[in-house]
Amino acid sequence: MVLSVCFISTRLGLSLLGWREKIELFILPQKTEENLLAQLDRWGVKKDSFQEALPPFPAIVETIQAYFEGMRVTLSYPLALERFPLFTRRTFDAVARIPYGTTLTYKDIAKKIALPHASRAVGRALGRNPLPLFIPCHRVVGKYNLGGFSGYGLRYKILLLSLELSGSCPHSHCSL
DNA sequence: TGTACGGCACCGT
DNA sequence: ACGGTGCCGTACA
Repeated sequence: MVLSVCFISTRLGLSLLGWREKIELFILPQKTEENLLAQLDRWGVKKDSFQEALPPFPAIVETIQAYFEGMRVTLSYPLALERFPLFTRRTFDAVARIPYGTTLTYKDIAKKIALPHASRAVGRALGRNPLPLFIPCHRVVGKYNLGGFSGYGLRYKILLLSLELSGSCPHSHCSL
């Protein structure tokens, strides 16, 4: 079964939602279609392995758009995470509970899943998160610094955090 | 005292 | 072996 996708135009650019039964992939907004395709490639999605379709849930597109307008929205939708190992799922689960506009450290997450010394493994797991926003890994920071966001670049993490904190994105025209 | 940096332990994939 | 880390010791000011 091919991946169904829909493109979503947001204030920060073009993003993409991918699903089969449940939501599998979300690409953060990109300024150009070319960049979006590059991100798709990063997740191993080839050109002919997806088909465009109508959004899988009512209002999901509007909710995502509202997020990038600075609205305090909640994204609770069924996510396809079965393919991940248990530790990774537990990590995702703990991260999904972090409220909008707040942050926890990698260590905090490790403690929450009862493996207080696994903070580094938490970071590694989050590096594989295919569902930013739905699993808000940008809300997980290092104890002494912001930590990483290698897939989209640290600037993007800063952008999302400032969007949630101030309700606006100060440098949205130049931050990506 | 404060802080900046290096080294190493930790832990799942 | 490799990280989106944390912590402690040491070296300066």
